[in-house]
Amino acid sequence: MSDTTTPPTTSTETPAHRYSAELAQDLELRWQNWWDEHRTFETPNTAGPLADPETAAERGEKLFVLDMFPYPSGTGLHVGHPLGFIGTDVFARFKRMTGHNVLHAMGFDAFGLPAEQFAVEHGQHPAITTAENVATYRRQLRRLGLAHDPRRSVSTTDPEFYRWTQWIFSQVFNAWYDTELDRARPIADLIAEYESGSRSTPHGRAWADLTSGERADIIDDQRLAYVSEAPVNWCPGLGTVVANEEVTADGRSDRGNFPVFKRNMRQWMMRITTYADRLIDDLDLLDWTDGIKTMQRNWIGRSNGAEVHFPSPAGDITVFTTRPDTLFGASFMVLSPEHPFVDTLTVPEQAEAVAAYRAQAGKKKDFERQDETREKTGVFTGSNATNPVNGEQIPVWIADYVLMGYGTGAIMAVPCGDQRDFEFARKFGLPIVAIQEPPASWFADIEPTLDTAQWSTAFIGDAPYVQSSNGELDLNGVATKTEGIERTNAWLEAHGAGTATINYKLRDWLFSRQRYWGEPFPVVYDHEGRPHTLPDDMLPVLLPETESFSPRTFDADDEFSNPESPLDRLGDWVEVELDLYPERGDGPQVYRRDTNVMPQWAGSCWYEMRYLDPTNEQRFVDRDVEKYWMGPRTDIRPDHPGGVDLYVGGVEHAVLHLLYSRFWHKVLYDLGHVSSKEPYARLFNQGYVQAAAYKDEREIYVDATKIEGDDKTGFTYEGRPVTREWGKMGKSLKNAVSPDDMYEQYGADTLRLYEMATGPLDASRPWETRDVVGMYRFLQRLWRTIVDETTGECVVVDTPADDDTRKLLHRTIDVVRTEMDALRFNTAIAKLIELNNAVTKLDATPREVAEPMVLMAAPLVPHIAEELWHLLGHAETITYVSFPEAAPALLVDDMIEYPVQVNGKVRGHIEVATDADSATVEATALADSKIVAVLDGAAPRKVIVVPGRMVNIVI
RNA sequence: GCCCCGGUAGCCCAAUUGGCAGAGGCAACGGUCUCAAACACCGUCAAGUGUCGGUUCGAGUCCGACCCGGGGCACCA
Repeated sequence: MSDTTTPPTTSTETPAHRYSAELAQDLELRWQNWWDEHRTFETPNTAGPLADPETAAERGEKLFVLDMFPYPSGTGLHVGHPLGFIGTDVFARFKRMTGHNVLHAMGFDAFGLPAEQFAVEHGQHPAITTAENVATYRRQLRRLGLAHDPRRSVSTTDPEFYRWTQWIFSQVFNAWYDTELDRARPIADLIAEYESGSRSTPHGRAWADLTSGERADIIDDQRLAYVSEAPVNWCPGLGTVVANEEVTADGRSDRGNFPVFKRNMRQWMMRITTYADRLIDDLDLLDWTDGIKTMQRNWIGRSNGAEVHFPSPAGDITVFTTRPDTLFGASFMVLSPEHPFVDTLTVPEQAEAVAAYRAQAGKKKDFERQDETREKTGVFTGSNATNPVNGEQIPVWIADYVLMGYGTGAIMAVPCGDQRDFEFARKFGLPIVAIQEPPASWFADIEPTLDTAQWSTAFIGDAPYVQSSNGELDLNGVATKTEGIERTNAWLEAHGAGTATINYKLRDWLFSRQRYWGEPFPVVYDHEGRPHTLPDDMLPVLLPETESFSPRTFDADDEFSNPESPLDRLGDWVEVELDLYPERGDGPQVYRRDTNVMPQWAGSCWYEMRYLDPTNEQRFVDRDVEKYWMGPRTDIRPDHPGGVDLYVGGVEHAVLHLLYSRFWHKVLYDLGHVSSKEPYARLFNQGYVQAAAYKDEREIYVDATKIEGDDKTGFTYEGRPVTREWGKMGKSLKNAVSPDDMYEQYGADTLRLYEMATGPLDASRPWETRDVVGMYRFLQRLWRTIVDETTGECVVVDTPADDDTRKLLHRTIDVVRTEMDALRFNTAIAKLIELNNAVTKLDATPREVAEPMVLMAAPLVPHIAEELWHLLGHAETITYVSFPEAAPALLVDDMIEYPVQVNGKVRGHIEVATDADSATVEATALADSKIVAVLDGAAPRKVIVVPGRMVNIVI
């Protein structure tokens, strides 16, 4: 980059006080120190350790602005990272100037796989590399002039922070879901109910008759965090298990792109599925984009339907279907090859074929089996089951398009109404019974018929039912699916053949990782292997020091390897003697610590609340403080859920972080620890900064900063031709631009302004270093309107502005206020440039324009604004000065110009008084000489006058 | 295949939500400054809005079909 740096000018040629990169650097560093020394950005709380209720009240209405906090990578920031951070900073600064007590802070999401991998690569302990990386981030972010409250900057790796992550885990562990009240409750309530007998045990035996082990099993089975032996995603290449959300559609880890295998393992799970309905339903309360809401709904995957039981030689085969109304068309069944009934149902003659098919299916991964373009395969078991609505015997097949992991692992096949079943039936010659009469229009080339042999596809849609009656249940003639489903469900329930039910795609959250760099579980196991959480006063459970922090990883394809937690190796740490239940009087016992660590997502599930009260040692956040910053804003909307007022971050966290975080928040809400139902009331997704990347003839990316040539001449790298493409800025495409280079070449204010000016905050935009100069020139002009470049003196005059300039100023104020409030900083900047361009044409800058102009620029370019504000004679920071307000009288002109159209084409212009009525406007338009000429005597058929806009004459 | 978001000047973006296509920046071109250049400054140029059709006095904006780019989901019963 440095070879394109603006060449330094000699002092004899450039005015000493021109706004140059050097000058910008100088004043920026000076103001950053000033802000720190004067604690300018410290935000008062209303209660708790950071309380200052008087200042809080003075500042005004509360506003909590939040960025998705970064993982501090080893390569430092590039200019793409801070796009959102700058946006929230501008917004937060603007809101401070319009009477708000704004909380804006920045922490670090520093636990997790990438931090650990970085440490392993550098042969350094992750605690050291993480601290270094955080320091680099803090330096780079501070240099941007972000107005964060430095007291509130936390890292998830601080023991004082993860103490509370562990505490929340304990809360989840010691909670159960009361389906009656539809909320989580403390586990103590459940025990009390069993003890009092108001709740009966699952197997009906009296609580008092159970052994302590039996009681523990009953309780442990209902905890919201539980240990389970279940199929999990084992990733040998990472040496750990990962959550469903961390597995890509093609069955690989989203981190590192290693193969992932389904294996039964004993792991921690979180019962997020109990919250599935609320996680979907409460989306309606959130001010989020439809796109993100849809992604969450899809992930949770709620579908309404019924479970139906089909009697078979192996017992009732239960299927889940969303279309119970099509039961009369169920002409065969298909089980997943892994279904437990397959062995019993397989007749001897089919045993060989079934075994061969199962072996072959077992080798395929789920994602391969889900490729819908594959031709259907399957094998008959030889047995039949009974269709409960009509008593028909229907064959039971197995096929790998039915997955054990969804629904019940078995389906009823309705080939006339389901394309997959239709294809399967055609291929294996199974019967296809029409149960709906498709409309004539559906039959493309043939006469309408119920003879499905002539159909080319299944019919999906609403149409009257036919051949759908068993005497009691008669759907024939019913025209809508809704009614068909309702009637069938009622019949099924009345006859014990099935129940209406809801199915979800969402699975419980796999919560343990076999890594080192994460929060240890606050859990020990007794001699029977039962988990116990440690009492709160024993938190945090510190991550033990060790030099052997590398996880054991395996050959990425070694499916049958087994995870080994680094913490397992620390025998002295693992074994611990504790008196967990002094009230029982059984003395200290030997326990084994849990050697898993929590996933990276744990800290980000609640970090925003620690910003609120970072030094509180009694609670994770003071109740009143949480209520003040995040409580429901029922004054805005009766059903406001509470939460952060504005949350800005990338769309890539649509499912993972945002789903987990909402889940934890709801548990905390249920247990009465927070007043908000949701963590993030408003979510805004910022775009990405993209940059040109270049590949040489070997298809390898080359350093984008060393490219020569352009569009027309072609691009070269070290003299060899390369091809250009666009991609998200980053290390892998070798197209990262460091903010440090921009600070040096232009200063932080120019960088901030450039990033905000290139487009609306939610749009991705290409980075063009050569374009940055435009914003630099604007700041130079702004500087020059107020400062004499040779003397450094303020040149602002106290004479009033002329009318035109004053009007332009107030129109600018009006627009800038609106645009900044709506996060449209690009248009606000355009208006400021326009105003400034007008002011530069004046002989001298009137103070009545200069001051509002500097105030309006302050949120965007705080350093130069502070300097100019100071030069204008103010001693205090500009941060809390009121934002200018437009005088309504100055927003309207006396006279207004109307375009006059004839048949929609502009043919002339007229000028009339702003308050002229339509008749006057019309008369003026018809009298205009140009219009008279165009009309050429023709009589207008109609004249349309849009007040304040235009006139259209129709002839 | 389905669901979002987007397509306006050479490039990045505006357009009061149906009312004169242009606010701003880059580039280009001409000029001022300079011995010359760079910086800076002044000025100029530029598209009829992805395509086709419709509604309307009037469409970038609304409706329908399609094309292109980005993202998400996908044998989910």
